[in-house]
Amino acid sequence: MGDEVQIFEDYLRKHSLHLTAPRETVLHAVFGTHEHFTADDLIAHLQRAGTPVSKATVYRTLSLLSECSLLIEHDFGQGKKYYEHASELQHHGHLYCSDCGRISEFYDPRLNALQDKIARQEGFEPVQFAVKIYGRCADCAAKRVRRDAGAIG
Amino acid sequence: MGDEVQIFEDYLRKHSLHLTAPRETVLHAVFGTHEHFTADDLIAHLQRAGTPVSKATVYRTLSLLSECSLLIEHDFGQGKKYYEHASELQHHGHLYCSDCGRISEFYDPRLNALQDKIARQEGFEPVQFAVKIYGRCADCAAKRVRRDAGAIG
DNA sequence: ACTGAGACTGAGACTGAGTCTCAGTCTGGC
DNA sequence: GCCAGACTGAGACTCAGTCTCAGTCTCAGT
Ligand SMILES: [Zn+2]
Ligand SMILES: [Zn+2]
Ligand SMILES: [Zn+2]
Ligand SMILES: [Zn+2]
Repeated sequence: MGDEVQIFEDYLRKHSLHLTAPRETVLHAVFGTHEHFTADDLIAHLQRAGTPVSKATVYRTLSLLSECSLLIEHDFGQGKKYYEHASELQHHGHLYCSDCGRISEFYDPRLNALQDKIARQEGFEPVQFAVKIYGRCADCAAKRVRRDAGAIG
Repeated sequence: MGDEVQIFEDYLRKHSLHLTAPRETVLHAVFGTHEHFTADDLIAHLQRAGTPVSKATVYRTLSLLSECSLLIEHDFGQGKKYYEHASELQHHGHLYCSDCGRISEFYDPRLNALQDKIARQEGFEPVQFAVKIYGRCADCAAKRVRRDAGAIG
């Protein structure tokens, strides 16, 4: 967590920006979790924690953190962005459960190697890979089996 | 194209719905292209073609077409959905150029096999794979090289 | 043909994520 | 202290997408 503060401060300084109190509040909240979260989650969390920061400032700070590569944005087709620490295992893939919305992760270096190779074959210069597998998590799959069995029996 | 009409009609009949004129207009426009398009693209296209269909009906019809698996939705983090024919090569991946927004495709069966294996290892029941590679297309990469060279020279 | 249930439509109100504006405040260098 | 310019929160705004509703159409049953 010290690292992130350092990197953020450096980035701000380089752009003649300041590490103000609201930005620090957001920074701590962001790096105090290891989940995938949305801007709204964060705003609500700060509200509950008694350290509210305005929507505009939260969005502005999230943008700054993405710009300096401390955060990565993800989109699961819900019309809102999810954020996660860029320092977590790089270029991992996501399993998104369409039934309950749970997000889990996996990492397989072969997948990344393959993507890199494919992109370059097409003359494409890859910056970020995003592998998302939509379907049903183990729990929800089990629930379905039970429900379907009940419907038949 | 006849196939799609047939499938759609079957789906509608099964749900006591009708293939009305507006739905047919949308159907023809959708299967008259092979691009990735947004709802707004489609609405504008129908407008220009002199066969306008209301926003609500376009969205409703796109939902129906997705439900009966004639269309697939994609999200590239632009806050809007892109659609494409499900009949195009299944489970292909996308290369999205962050500079110009161009979308191109690739297909590699190894990628799909790997994803399926990974998902099942996690007890996850995959329904759809979505591999997106963000970066710069060949043209934009070349443009950058030229521009950067100019800046230095 | 007539009728009623219920499907269909377009206009436009609404929602919700995210952006922008602006007036007032804070910061840091002089 | 003074000033340029960065920062903030409130709330207006945008834009994709959804919902509502009153009026229309369809079709099976008569
Ligand atoms: Zn689940
Ligand atoms: Zn993740
Ligand atoms: Zn490009
Ligand atoms: Zn495609």
